[in-house]
Amino acid sequence: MKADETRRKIVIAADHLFYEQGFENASFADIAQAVEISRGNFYYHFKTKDAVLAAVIEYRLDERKTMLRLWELEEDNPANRIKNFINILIANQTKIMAFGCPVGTLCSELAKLDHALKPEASGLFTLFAEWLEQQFAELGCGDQASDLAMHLLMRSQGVASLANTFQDAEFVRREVEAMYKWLDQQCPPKRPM
Amino acid sequence: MKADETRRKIVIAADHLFYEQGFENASFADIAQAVEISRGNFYYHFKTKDAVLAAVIEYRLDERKTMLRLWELEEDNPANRIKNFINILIANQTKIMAFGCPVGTLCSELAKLDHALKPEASGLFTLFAEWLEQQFAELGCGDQASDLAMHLLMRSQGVASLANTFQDAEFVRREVEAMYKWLDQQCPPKRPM
DNA sequence: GTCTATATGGGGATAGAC
DNA sequence: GTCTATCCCCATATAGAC
Repeated sequence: MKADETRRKIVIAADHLFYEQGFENASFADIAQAVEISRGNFYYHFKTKDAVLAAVIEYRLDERKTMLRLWELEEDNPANRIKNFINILIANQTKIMAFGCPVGTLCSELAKLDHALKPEASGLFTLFAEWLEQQFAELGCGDQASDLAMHLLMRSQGVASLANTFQDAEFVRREVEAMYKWLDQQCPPKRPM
Repeated sequence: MKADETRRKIVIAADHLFYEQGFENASFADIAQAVEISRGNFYYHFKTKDAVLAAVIEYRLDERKTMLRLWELEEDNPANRIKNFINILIANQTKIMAFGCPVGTLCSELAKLDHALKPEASGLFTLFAEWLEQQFAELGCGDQASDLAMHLLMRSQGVASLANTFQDAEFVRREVEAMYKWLDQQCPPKRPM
């Protein structure tokens, strides 16, 4: 069906525009232009802007879930899986320096708008928090797994925020290095082999 | 002069509204209503919205500078001065959980708007970074002072971001505690007295 | 310095032809 | 399913009376 394809194109374009320009600032006209359809046609696929936002959040959730599954398949050492997470800051450095963290900046914007979909956006953070907690648990961190997960998520957010402000690649590199080091110090393996 | 007073009221109202609703989302009508003047009168004091933003940034800079000076006057131990900084997360906890960090969220929004005043807003971060660097230098951290300042600023941002998302006071308390502990481990005093 | 009235533009959203 | 045309609201901004 053609409608599904157009709808998907809209979601992907909106995903980019909401990230790079912010939800409020990105207009229907911008999205329609990016997808090369008319504004009128737009409303056949989405009745309201909030409906687009809901679809974008769902899309982002799916994408992140797929990524995390992939990491689990490719790497059975939980410490290395966590390193994959930390490494997002390097892999996406250019975009992060330009636009910040896609999850953090969306949550922040929706909080100020007092938007009904804020909890849905927060779900993106919860996804990472729970996944990290699982990895720390597998590392044998027991009770601390949840706190460690939140701590790492916090550092990732802080680095993204200052990377965006100061555009300092060396700072990012240094902090990623520090996170690796911190990770090595958590829950050292009981029986080294 | 009456004009100065009205202007000041406008800046203070805009400061609050830009923080709580975001720069774009807060309208002239909102500010005018808060100050109890007409929208028309507004333009006697500020020609454009960007002019209001510039005034708000300057006002915030002045406020922060005054606060930092006060901390220097009240406390001559640099470690305790740094603790004052960390403690902002507790002192302003309610507002931070509701609206995030006023500096970080403004910088983030202006980055997405590709706004001409983004560098001015970043100056708020620079103020804190340089002040913290000075404190770490006085602590005797030498070469590391700058990196330690950025690291602490990063953690403060990360905590504010997740506090806003998850509204978890216990998380904030835990992370503040961790920052205190981290601080104690940096540049231990050479001659304990 | 403050007001009311108004211009202007953009954004979300709808109606109806094709 | 896609289009053009249009409506309506709200925001920035201006003009001019008081």
